Amino acid sequence: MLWTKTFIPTLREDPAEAEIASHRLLLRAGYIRKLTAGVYNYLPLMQRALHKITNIIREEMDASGAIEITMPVLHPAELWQKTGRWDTVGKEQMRLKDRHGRDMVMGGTHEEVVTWIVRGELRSYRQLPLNLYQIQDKFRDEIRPRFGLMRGREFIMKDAYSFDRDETGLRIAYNKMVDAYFKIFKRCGFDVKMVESDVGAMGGTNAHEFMVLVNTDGGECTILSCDRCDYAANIEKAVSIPMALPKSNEEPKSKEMVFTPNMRTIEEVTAFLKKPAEKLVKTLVYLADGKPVAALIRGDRQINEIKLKNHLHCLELEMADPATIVRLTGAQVGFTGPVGLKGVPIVADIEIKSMVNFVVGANRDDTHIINVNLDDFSVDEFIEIRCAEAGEVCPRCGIGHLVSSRGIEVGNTFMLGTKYSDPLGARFIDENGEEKPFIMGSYGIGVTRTLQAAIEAFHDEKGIIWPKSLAPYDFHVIPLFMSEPRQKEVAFDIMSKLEQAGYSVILDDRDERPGVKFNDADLIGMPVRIAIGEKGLKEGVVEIVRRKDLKMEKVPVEKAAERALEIYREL
RNA sequence: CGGGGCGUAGCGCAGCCUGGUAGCGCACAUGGUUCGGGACCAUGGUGUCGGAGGUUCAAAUCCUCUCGCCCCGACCA
Repeated sequence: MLWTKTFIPTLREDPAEAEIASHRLLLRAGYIRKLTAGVYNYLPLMQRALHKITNIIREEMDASGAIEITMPVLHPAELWQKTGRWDTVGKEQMRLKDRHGRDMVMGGTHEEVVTWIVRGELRSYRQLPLNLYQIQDKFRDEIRPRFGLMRGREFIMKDAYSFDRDETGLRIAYNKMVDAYFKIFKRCGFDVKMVESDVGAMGGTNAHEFMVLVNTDGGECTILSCDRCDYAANIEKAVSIPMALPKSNEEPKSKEMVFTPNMRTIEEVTAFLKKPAEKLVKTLVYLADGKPVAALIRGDRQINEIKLKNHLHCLELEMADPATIVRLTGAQVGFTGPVGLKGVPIVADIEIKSMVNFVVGANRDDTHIINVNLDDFSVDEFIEIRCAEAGEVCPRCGIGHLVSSRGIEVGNTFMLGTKYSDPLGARFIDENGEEKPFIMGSYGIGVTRTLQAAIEAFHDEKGIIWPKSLAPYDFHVIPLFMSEPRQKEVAFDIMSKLEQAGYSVILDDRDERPGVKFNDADLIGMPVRIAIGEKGLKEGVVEIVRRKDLKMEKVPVEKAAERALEIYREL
């Protein structure tokens, strides 16, 4: 392909809208352009990279036995109402009405639709297992779209749905998908980490995320993994065995009110009372679907709202507003405590059980209570609601310690069970003539986000460094001066040899200065570049450079294509 | 949804405070000189100053409303 015959609008300056490297590079290198918040045009280079990755995905999905279909983007509301997700997925769902006033949704995922298909067509266990997948546009009205393709409102996703007769079948299907995912991401050039995750609004019993580890600002999630065994989980899901505090042999004392003028935060109170944060108990008041609940957690810990939410079985969990806190506790925010707190259920983190003589708010302005013990108030339930932290002991092997890293989620897998087949009445007849709901799984890969993750993982200050498998073109040929017939001739000759060998080539035939061409080549990131210039031709050589490390090699003109192929294959 | 910021030429920005004929760089067009890591000279074209309303002799500039976009937060007790 000739540069002047395609469309690669590179930018000389950094676009103002981009924050992280991969987003900036996608814009600068002419891969994408934003249409509106969270919605992007994919330009020719992007389109080619998309073909690369979707081919990989198709090959591996097909090899795993999954079957490709395409489902509609537009769904009738009734389907979503039947599974209850019309309400639970709520704000994220793009909704609209048709001309008859019927409610429709733009699909952000397709469990309902695929279940509807199977419900109508499959009747017997003999037809199982089945795994249907598609690669298609998805719509999600994200709270805040950001980082380009990372969190968009329209994006491309591969989604697969497995149907089995029982849990055993589901496990087999699930493991097949996990295997396929490792193969897919390996072919994309990165090692992914499979981590346990919360099932969230998807429902079901068991879920994992596939994370590309990056140590840049682009890392959107924190994951904790064991330095000894294979335990890994995202921060929402991670559990740990807390580090044993020095066993307290303190005798419980009697509680005592203390004056703490304007001391509201843990920092302020610890400084004022000269007590460490682990001797404090925070009391956080939440509204769970509008109903107040108080959560107690040690002063130096972070609460894990996902764990709390799951425990409370509520749809919406939010911190109570100051007015509500005043109404419930009789004191300003910052002085809430469990002692004497009435009319609000209290849940406490299990760590609190082993605390002695701690500090809590007094439910009276400017007052805390010290030397509080468990008998001084009643807890409705002890549960684990704190965030696990790096350094703590692994819950699986009990020996290793958790280390924290950042990653980008590129895939996820869910064991759904009958969450969708039940309400939609998708059932089959088993070998005993009994009617049973399908046992389902669902499996996603964020296609566009995976490409951006690749850029986030593979770039330098000059531009993108594509892994071979995703690069829009395999080779980038640069005749420095198109006005020089000899350079042009050599360049075109090399291109046609490479193409005949079955590889794709972009040839920069622009009438630009060499500097511009080199910089653009570094920017758009093809794996191997061949530069043909006057200096080299005088010695009868061209220059072959690998993008990865910009290592250059001078090669005789007549060996150029052959050697370029070797260099490419060694990558 | 809360807080902050920004909308001026295709892109990046200045001008706004203190109202008075809309500017700079890049890009683009033409000509010339250049030519191995983002050239130079000359000439030229380019604007609903996001939109609506208001104040004023006069509004990019001041006021009100509105739309769009970006960032932070929504794990603080």
